[in-house]
Amino acid sequence: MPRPRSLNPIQIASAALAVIDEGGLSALTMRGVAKELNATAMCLYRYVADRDELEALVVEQALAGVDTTAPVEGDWRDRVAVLVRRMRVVIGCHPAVVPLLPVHRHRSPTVLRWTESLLAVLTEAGLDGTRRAVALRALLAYTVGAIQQEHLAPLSGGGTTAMAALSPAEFPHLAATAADAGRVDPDAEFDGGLEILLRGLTTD
Amino acid sequence: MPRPRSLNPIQIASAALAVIDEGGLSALTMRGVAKELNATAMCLYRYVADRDELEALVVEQALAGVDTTAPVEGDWRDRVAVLVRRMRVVIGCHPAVVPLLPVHRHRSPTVLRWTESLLAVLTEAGLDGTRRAVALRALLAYTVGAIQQEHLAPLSGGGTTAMAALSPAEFPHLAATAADAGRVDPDAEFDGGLEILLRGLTTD
DNA sequence: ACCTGAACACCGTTCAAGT
DNA sequence: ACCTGAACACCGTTCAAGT
Repeated sequence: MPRPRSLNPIQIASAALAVIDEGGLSALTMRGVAKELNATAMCLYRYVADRDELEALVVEQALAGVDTTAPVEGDWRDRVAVLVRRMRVVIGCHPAVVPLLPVHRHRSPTVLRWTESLLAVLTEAGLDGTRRAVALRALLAYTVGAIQQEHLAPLSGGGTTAMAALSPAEFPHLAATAADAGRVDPDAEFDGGLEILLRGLTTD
Repeated sequence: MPRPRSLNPIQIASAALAVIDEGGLSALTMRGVAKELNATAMCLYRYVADRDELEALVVEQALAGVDTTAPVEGDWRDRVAVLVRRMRVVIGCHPAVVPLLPVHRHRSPTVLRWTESLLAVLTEAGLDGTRRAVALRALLAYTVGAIQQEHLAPLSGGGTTAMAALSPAEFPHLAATAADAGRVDPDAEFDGGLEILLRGLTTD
């Protein structure tokens, strides 16, 4: 007689996200997630093949709230910016997931839908073929790189302070820039870089 | 009577880089590096505080070969591109180090010197203050993001092939772009994105 | 059919003991 | 002063045993 399953993938994904949000990436272990579910570690293997699949589940769960529909108002640059900012805001709610992003984003349905919308806007803007592919990859590289940088090396964090303390004799520009950087807030930094990229993305 | 040390930090960094180059990131363990040196794991703690410091050592060792002097020929955009490409080429020789890069780059003397040169070029180009800081951060975000993307999700790798196999009904642009992307080589992709960014980086 | 407990082969790290 | 072996508290994962 088939015994009913006591869990489902959504419960596991939610529990895993709760664990990583609460205790950071190092808290994300099979045993830790199982405990959150009042189950044993081995029981999880009925639902995921291995730790890798658990991580992919967490990434998708963290990103699930992103509105992936293409904006219709504004010029194409604004519409790209809106999509990119939506992704950044949601990831900002789950900073511990950031290191998992580059590794697992390709398997996330949310990322796929979001990318499809991004490409729709780029296509309407007049891009196609190789140029559209390169533009997409540049936008992805900047988005993931900037989000990562923001959480692993924030402008206003210890890294920049350490930089500002560098010998001004050996690193004059670095010392000066660290001081300037301390006055830029994360939103302005992200949007500023995105603006540079979009300005360079010509369609003629 | 002081017993002479049997190792030094450079030997440890070299051994650790050899281990990671050979066996990938998962092979980088205290025991694994010790074995490469014919020593015990605990002995390493005489030279590094913990695993984190060992990782920082590996990153610096991998990057040590980067020529960090600012180029003098060409316009400022070309000079920035030369610096960025130098970093990418050296990292390309140690792909397993890529995941460690975002976490440890701030502690690398090579990265600091390289950044100082990058800032020197941006300053000569007429950038300063907040705009220079934002430009630097955008270049860093793109560089690290694109290198990471290249090694974790190469255009010509499995990810793109999987994307190309997506339902063309649900993901029409994604399917088309995946096909286009397969025809772009990694150098052209990286340089193409960098070119977009530099074009948008105006100095007026 | 699903869940469990014990076990295996690893980790990083501590600490008392050797030379 | 430096290195070592044993030990501790973890990992992910396998597998036979329970219900």
